[in-house]
Amino acid sequence: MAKIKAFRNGTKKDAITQKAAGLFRRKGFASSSMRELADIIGVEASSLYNHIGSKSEILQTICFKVATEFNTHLQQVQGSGKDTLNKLENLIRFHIHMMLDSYDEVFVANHEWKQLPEPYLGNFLEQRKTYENSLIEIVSIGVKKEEIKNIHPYVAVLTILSAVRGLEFWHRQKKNLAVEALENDMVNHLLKGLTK
Amino acid sequence: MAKIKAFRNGTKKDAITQKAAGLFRRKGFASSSMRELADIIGVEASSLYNHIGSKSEILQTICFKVATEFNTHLQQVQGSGKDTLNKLENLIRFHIHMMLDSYDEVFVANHEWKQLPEPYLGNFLEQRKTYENSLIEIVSIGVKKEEIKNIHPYVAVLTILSAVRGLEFWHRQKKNLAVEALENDMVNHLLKGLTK
DNA sequence: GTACAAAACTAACGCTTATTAGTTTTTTTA
DNA sequence: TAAAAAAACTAATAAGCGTTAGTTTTGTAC
Repeated sequence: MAKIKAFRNGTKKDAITQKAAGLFRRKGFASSSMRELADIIGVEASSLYNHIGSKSEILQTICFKVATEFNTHLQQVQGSGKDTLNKLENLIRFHIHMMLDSYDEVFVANHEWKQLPEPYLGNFLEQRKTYENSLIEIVSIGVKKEEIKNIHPYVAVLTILSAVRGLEFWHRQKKNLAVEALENDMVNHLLKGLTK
Repeated sequence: MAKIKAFRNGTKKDAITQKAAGLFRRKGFASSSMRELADIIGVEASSLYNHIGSKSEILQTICFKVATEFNTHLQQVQGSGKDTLNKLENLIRFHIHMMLDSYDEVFVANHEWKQLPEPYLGNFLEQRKTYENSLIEIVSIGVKKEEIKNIHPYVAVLTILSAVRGLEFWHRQKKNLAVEALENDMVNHLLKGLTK
């Protein structure tokens, strides 16, 4: 009779969620079974239900935890009073760090949100839209204040978000490139494309 | 008793595959059932098996059709004798056109290749790797010939591929931006980042 | 040690899945 | 028009799914 090991400062539900994030990333949410997850943890599938409500609830937990982290950081940036380029650099670096530090969770939130049931799906998409619009607004203000060059804000935001998301393909590359070097290269490249 | 409608110059298998690509894009491969696909086509699920071998075979057809199109175009570019920037522009434009013209298929190949069974999975990944390495080689030669600035070829290729892939989020946007304008903006932006 | 709660277990449920077998209908060929 | 081939149908199969019920074991507190 194996036991679920909780982490330092974490509940057993947290441990299950973390293992699930890894499994969902590797195989996809719909192709991952509760029995498979239980195997990884070293327990029977039914035992998981002492700690979680449902398979879907695990996905919800992952997706909204990631969304909340991004939104919290965004609000912090919005209230910082820094100039546009500083705000964007802060946001880009946060995206990169999230991708590197919480790879599984960010990957799952990016790829598996479609599997959320309503009303969670609508809620999640609304948060994404709001986040995207906030970034567009930041770029727009920068253009108006002439802090950055006159580009279409939507294209700029699309480019930035696509670029940082591309890091998921880089991940696991041995060490041709140091993390800090890649981070600085990407920040410089993305910001340089915005300066006048 | 409904019938499967084949297209101009297409077999019924092609019609099934095309409808499947749309379904798989919207719901994901694992979450799409053969009954659902049959419903969309207007036929019983078992009738599909007169034309296809299995659900997995449909995914294989989609993924390798896309891979072959990209590889064929790449070989054409490699043998063109043009300079580095011309080659890269050609490749970037092809990626954009593929994303716009064969949205469902490209999306499915990008998102659902993990669900391929061996040996198809290994084959697919090998083709992707080879494709990526060929792009890196093109950039490397450009750097060596001093046709483009001295950047890390891997980072350049990662940036280009991430950017064009980001177009899948843009798709379905009403018409804030004309297709040609977006295409030219993206090409210019990506190539400008490479010039000395 | 005894009582209580937490968390594991076994066993099963009802449902959905991809797929097959066998049959009937439709279309093509001669 | 009759025979042959293509493609639809109905019905069923075995396997896997998430989840629940009921029971037993484990850990905690007096």
